[in-house]
Amino acid sequence: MADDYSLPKAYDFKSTEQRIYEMWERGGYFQPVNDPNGPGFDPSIKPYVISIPPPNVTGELHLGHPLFVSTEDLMIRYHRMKGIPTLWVPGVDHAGIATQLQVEKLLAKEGLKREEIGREEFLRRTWAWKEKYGGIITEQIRRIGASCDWSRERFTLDDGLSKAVREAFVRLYEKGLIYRGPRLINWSPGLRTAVSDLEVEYSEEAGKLYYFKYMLAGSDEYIPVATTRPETILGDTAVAVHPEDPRYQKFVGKQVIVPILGRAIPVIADDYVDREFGTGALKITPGHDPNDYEIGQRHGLPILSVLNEAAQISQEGGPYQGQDRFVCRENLWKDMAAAGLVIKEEPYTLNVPRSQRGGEIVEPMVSTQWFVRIQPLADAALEAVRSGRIHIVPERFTKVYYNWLENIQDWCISRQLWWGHRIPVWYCQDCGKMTVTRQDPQQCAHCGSAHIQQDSDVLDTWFSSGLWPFSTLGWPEETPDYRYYYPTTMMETGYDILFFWVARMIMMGLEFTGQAPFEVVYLHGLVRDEHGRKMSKSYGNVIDPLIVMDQYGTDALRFTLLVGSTPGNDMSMSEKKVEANRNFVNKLWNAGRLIINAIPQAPAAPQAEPEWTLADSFIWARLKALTRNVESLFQNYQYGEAGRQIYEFFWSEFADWYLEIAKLQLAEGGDRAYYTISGMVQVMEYCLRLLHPFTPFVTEELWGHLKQAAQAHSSHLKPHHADWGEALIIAPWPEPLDDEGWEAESVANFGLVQEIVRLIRNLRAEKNVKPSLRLPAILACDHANAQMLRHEIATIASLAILDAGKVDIVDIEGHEFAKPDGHVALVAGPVAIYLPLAGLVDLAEERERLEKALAEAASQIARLENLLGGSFAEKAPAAVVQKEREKLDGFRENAAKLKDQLKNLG
RNA sequence: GGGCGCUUAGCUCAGUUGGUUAGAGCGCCUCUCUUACACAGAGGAGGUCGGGGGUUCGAGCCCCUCAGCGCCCA
Repeated sequence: MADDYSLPKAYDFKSTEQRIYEMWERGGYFQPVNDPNGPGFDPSIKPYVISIPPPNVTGELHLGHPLFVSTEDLMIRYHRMKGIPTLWVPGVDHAGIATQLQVEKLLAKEGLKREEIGREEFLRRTWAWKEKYGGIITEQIRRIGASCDWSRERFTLDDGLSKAVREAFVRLYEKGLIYRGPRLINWSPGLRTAVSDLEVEYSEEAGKLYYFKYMLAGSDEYIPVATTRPETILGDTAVAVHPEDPRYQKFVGKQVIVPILGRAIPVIADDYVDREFGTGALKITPGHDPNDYEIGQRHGLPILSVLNEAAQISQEGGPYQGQDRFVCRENLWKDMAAAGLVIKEEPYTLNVPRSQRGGEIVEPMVSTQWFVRIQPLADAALEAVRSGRIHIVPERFTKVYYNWLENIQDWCISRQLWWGHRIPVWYCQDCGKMTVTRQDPQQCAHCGSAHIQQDSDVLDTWFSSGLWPFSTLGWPEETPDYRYYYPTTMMETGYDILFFWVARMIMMGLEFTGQAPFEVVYLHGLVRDEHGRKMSKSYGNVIDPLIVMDQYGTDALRFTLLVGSTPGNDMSMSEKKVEANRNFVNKLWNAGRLIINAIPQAPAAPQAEPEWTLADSFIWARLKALTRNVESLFQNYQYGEAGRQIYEFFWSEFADWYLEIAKLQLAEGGDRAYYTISGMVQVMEYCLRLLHPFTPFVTEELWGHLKQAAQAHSSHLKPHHADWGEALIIAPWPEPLDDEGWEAESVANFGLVQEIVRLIRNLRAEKNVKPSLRLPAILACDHANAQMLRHEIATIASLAILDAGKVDIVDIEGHEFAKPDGHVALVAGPVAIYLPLAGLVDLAEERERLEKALAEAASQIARLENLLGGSFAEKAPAAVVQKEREKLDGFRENAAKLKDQLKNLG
């Protein structure tokens, strides 16, 4: 006895979440079943695998993290519940530039620069920093409820992953797919490192277009030229004109003189030149502009670097040497004006290349760097998606993916940083040749000299991230994990890193493992503020997920993110939404509380076979439909819609209608009470399972209480077609339940009951009938409905606040029924409802109300008659036509009743 | 310049093979502290689905076009 449950009135997530998470972790549920390293392993079972998009080790939690964590956790929990061996590999990346900047900032506080303490000491400090702060982000990810296998956590600078990076580099080098050489790259003068094309963002900014004269050598004639960057004049090695431009054709092949410096450079013809732009003549600076670089290559022009690593003018700049690029711009222009070479200046909108990190203006510069020859890799990556081996969701991103890979440039992978994977290349001081090896060499592979020195650069962080799906599983070793879990199944991440990361993983996965690293790429959108603006600190519209979780609980945040987003689309986020979902979680809690507290009221076992009520059938029929919808939505990655449907079912059907009726059924006692409790437990338990991937904490907690209360009371109270397992996290996912034929009628009949109740409630509210006043009522209808409704008197009376003892169901099949005196009439389809409220309603009002309802019905009848009289009836599918016919019949019935009532009014 | 997305109730958004009375949350108005929940319950107001044209028996959904906003690539 004594099933004494005193659950708090409101769900207390604070006392729940951590406890539940620890229970899961202690239970080993995050680790996959069928572990290839364990006994009884069956390699024939296909696992479901996700590798986490590794957050930066420096990272602070922002809403992007809970979004991807919730989404992936949902996918993982769903598959785990389906009994599939499920692995989610967590980890973080070393975030080369970001982390190095953090540590440099700390050094700066001590008044130190990294060069002063040396590479070794700097790395020692960076590791120390990582040990201290690197765990914060993973702790935060745990808090979101991530059910990843922490025993397999990885870091891109781990020994194993570093080994993978070495292997990858050496293999590419040996295949001739990595080369070193001087190329025009994007240089970050502040960070003093190369960055890749992807790390540069272009912003439109107000600037000027400067017009000046390129004097012809030994002549007074000149070619007018316009530029946005006068300081690059110092690096010009040609002036280009369009070959068919009549203005300048005569100059082609002649020499012009670089202002101030006096160098003579050729005038060349190239149809790249846009005759409409500026003056139609283009100065060519191959050393500092990507387009000019290509023209320079075509025409064999020399390349001058007029800037040094700090973006100051180099010795090539003559008198301007040492000046900052922008200072030089001013000075040079001033000097040119003095020399009479300036024509004019115009306002002009520039496309300024800025570093993604820090925002400084990036300088295109010629520099010796390491590159990946990307074309062969890109071709394979294109084929993998084209052939359907990799499927991108939503599909429209495949086009974006193709477009990028079809126009891809070689990838600059070297960075002039210290924090990262050092390039495994050693230069011999004696023979000058390179040694590229997996193991650190002691001597030159060519001449055997011991005078070798390792390349001082490190690799782009994305180079190691590109190996993530397989390096985390042990590659290049053929570990049991790698053999079983690779290729992975799902790559879930934001569309903003489709190129940075996803495309590179595909290229590298195909290259090194010969297999596509995953089957599906699911891209989510970005989280924006409640007005769709990007969240930014300077705007002050940032929502801190930690604060949100403190205030509303993790489940509320997760549900908001999951239900508020559709694949590939940005979502807007507000505290109000989280609050609403906190309320939903609380609703769940309280419905659970009702059921748990009701269990002891029912007998522990039934005496006879069940006799299900209309409400029982209704809720079960609706639940079955829900399971089918949710399953098909999950199959199509429509998680948000699935969550919405569960929410709707739970709140609007189960809680608002069924539970209210169940209270009455419980009060009946006996088998009715037993079967009611049994049904309630099953529907509730079903909902908890359906919701578990969305709101894991509250569902697990409630499920535990429900199980305990049920087991304490009766061994008969069990989940549908199953026994209570040890925890919800590993309970079987609800398989979709098929209809058996009886469902449509139950749902329709219950719909009629709902309509009757609503009409009465509506009238009561309209006429301000006291909520406590129980009214008598007469329901008049045909034989079949009368029979059905006789069973529903208690329900209708309770929900519409009628006096159950004074509700008459009158079978008027085949005869007239006159409205009783002093009554008001309502019409619910085939049912006439009479309430003794005539005193509250005058005749005119009553007539108006009925006429309004009749007009509504009449317009529907007209619409449907018109529809069914037209070609719709012939051309539309029979089932659709049938549905409309039934609707028409319904409206006709309704209209007939209404007409009767109007006639009754006299 | 090329590509993609968005435009649905006051606000934020759902609405996936076109099926006919367009949904939710928040906000707003009226009632109710009824023994699961006021983080609640009952009722209500509010939309010619950006404009125009087309296909179709039928269009928020498909096609064309225009406009505004946003993103990506060059």
